[in-house]
Amino acid sequence: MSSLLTGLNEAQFAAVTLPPRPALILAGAGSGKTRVLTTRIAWLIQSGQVTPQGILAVTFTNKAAREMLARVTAMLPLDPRGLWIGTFHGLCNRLLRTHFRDAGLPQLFQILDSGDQLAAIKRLLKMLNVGDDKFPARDVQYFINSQKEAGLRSSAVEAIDEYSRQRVALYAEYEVQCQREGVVDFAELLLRTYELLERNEPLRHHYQARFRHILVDEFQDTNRLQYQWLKCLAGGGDRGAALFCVGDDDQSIYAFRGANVGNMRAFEREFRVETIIRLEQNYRSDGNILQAANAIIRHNRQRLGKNLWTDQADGEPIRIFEAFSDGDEGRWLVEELQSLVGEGFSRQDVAVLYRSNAQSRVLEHQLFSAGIPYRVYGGLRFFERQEIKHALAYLRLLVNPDDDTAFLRVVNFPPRGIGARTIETLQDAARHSGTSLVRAVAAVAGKGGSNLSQFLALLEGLRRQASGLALPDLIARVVSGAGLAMHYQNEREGQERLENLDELVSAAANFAAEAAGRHLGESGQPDLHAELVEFLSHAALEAGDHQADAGADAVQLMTVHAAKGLEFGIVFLTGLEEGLFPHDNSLNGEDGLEEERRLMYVAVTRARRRLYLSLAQSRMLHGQTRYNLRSRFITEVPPQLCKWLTPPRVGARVAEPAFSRYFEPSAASRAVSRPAPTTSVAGRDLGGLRVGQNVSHGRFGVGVIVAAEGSGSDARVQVNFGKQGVKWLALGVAKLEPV
DNA sequence: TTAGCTGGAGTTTTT
DNA sequence: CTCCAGCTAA
Repeated sequence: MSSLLTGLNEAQFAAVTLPPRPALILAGAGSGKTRVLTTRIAWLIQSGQVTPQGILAVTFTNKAAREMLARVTAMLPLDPRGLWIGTFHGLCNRLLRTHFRDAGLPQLFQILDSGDQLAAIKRLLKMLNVGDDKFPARDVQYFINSQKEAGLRSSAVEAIDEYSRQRVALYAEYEVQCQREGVVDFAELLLRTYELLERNEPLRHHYQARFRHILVDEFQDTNRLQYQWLKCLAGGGDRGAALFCVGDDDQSIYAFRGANVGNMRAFEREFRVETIIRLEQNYRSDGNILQAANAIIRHNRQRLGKNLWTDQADGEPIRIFEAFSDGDEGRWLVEELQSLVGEGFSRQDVAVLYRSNAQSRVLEHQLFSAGIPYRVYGGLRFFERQEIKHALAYLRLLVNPDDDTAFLRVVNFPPRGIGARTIETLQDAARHSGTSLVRAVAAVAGKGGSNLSQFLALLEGLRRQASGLALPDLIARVVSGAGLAMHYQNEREGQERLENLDELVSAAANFAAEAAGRHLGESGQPDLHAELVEFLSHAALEAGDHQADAGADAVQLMTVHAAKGLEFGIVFLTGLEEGLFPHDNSLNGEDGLEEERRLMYVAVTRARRRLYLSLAQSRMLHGQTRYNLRSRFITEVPPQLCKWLTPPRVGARVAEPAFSRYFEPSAASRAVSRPAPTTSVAGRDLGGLRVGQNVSHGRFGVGVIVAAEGSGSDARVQVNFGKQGVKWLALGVAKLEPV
C-alpha cells in the first residue's frame, strides 16, 4: 500500500487519501492531476474502502478514459471490467442499453453523431417545409442541443415570442422523429439517462448504493446537465457518494460549447465542500515559462485562485519574434526548426500552435516547401469519412430498417437510379402513413418504384448473407454486397477509400476480439446483433484518430484547444495578434476575453523547456491583408522573462534594409533572407513611419498604420486603433509616436 | 443524376 | 483566398 503513495507531494498525498466526503481538487497544469485520480482509485480499492464495482470515474474524452484505466490497472491487479471508467456519453450509453425499457427506448437504439443529427434536422425541416433562411439547420441543431444541455425537453422550454415558439415546435417535432426512428443524439444520451434516474427511484437508489465513489476529471468542462447528472447519481446528504471533482478553472476553454465553470463554485456550495486542495507544484515547465503563465492568468478577475510553482531552474527566456508578414513568420519558423533539429532536438517534441485552423495553411506551405515533416491535428476522423459512414449506414439498416437517416444516406449510393423525385414521393407516402421510409416503399412501388423494391431486396439479401457471420466477416460481406467495394474500385481516387474500408474490417476484428465473450446469447453462442450494435455505438462515440501516421518523427501542428492536456519540450505559439488571439469574435465582454486569456494560459503551459511567441505585422486573411496590433497577451508577459529576437519597440524606417531590425539574431534567424514587406510605401516621406508599424496617439492610444497616401507635408496615414476604430490622420497635424 | 458554377461565409470541438 | 452548400444546366 505504501508503495502506491510514495513519491506523492504533500498536496497530492492529501488529495489521494481524503476521507469519503465531497472534495474539490484544483489541479494546475502539469501538477500530476491524472496521477492523483488514478492513485486515489487504486488506494481506495487497495485499502479495502471500496470494491472496484463501487467506483465510477468520469472523463470527457475516450483518450482520458483509456489512460486512466491503463494506469489504474497497472497499479492494481484487477479485472478492468468491474471498474466503471468512461466518458459521460459512454457511461450513459451503457446505462441506457441495460435499462432501455425503463428509458423508453428500443433495445437496439442507435446513436447519431453530430453529422447524423444535422442530416436528421435538415430532413425534418424539409418535411415541414420550413425555410432555411429563417431556420438554418445548424441554428436549429444548436438550439436543440443547448436546450437538452440545460436539461429541458421541448415541453419545458418557455417560448417568449413567435420565433422562439416556432423553434420549440421544431424541437418537439425532432423529438418525435428521433423516437419514431429509434435514434438518440449525444445530448439525448445524457438527458435520457438523467431523466431515467430522476424518475425511477428504485433504479436511482440501486446506483446510488452501488457507486460510493464518483471521480470526475476536467470538472471545469462540465455543462449544466452533466452536473445535474452527477448530483443525481451521487445522491445528497450524509449517505451520498463521495464526489471527488478534479479541475482547473484557469483551463476552462470550452464555454462556447456549454461548459459551465460555475459548476465548481456551485459544487463547493451545494455539497458543503470543506476542503479544497490545490495542486500547485508543477512538474512540467521551467521557471520562466511558469512565471510567464502565472503573470498572464493573473489578469483574470474570475478565478478561484492558484499559483503554480516549480523547484526547477528558471531555464531559458521566452523568445519573441515579430515578423513583417505571415509568410515571414513561416520562413522564420522553418529556419528555427531546422536549426533545432540540427542541434539534435526531436521533431516530435516540438509543437506549433495557433488559435484558429485557418492559420495552419501558411505554416504548412512553408514546412512543406522546406521538406520538414509535420503532422496536423484536426480534420476528418476515421469514422467520419464518407466511405465509412456509408458502410455503417448499411450496417445500421441491418439492425434497424426504420433508421431513415441511414436509409437516405445509402438508398442511392452507390447510384442505382433512385433520384430526388422518387425519394420525395417516398417521403410523402411515409408521412401520410406515419411510417418509416422502408415501410412506405410498398406504397410507391407501383409508381416507378421498382428501383426502390430492388434496394429493399438488396438489404434483405445482405441480411440473409450476414446471418451467422462473425462481425468482421459480416462487414466485409456488406461492403462488397452493397456494391461499395465495386464502386470505389471504379472511382479514380477510390484507392484510399478502399483501404479505409479494409481498415474498417480490421477495426471490427480488433473490437470483436476485445469484446469476446461479452455478447453471449441464451444459447451461449455469440449474439451478433448485440455485438454489431455495440460496434456501431463505438463508431459513434469514438470517432477514431484524426490522422493515421501518428508515429512519424514530425513536428506537431495544432490549435491551442487541441493542445490541451499535451506537453512538448518546445512550443511555438504563433499569430499573437489582436483580433486573432485574442480572437475578435470572442471579445464580447469580459467573459470572452477571460476565456481567451485562459486559452493563452493553456498554450503557454504546454511547454517544458522552451517557448517561442511569434506574431506578424501583416497577415492575409479572407483574401485581404490585415494589419493587426501586437496581442495584449504578449504585453502581459513580464519583460524580464523575455528575449526579443526582433527589436521590441523601435519600428524600422522605410529606407533601411529590413534585417537591420535584428539586434540579436539567433543562429537560425541569421540565415533568413528577409524581403521587404509587400506593403511598403518606399519612396514616400512619412517622417520615418511605414505601413504595418505600431504608433501611439494622444487620444486614440496605440494603433497600427494600415495605409498611407500623399507625402511630405500632405502625407496622411490610416491607423487602426482597434476598439477606437480606424482613422485617417494627417501627419502634419496629428502627433504620432512610433511604438 | 451529376458536374459545374455561384455566392456566402470565414473561432475554438468532444461525444 | 478557399471551402462549402445549394442551385442550374446538360
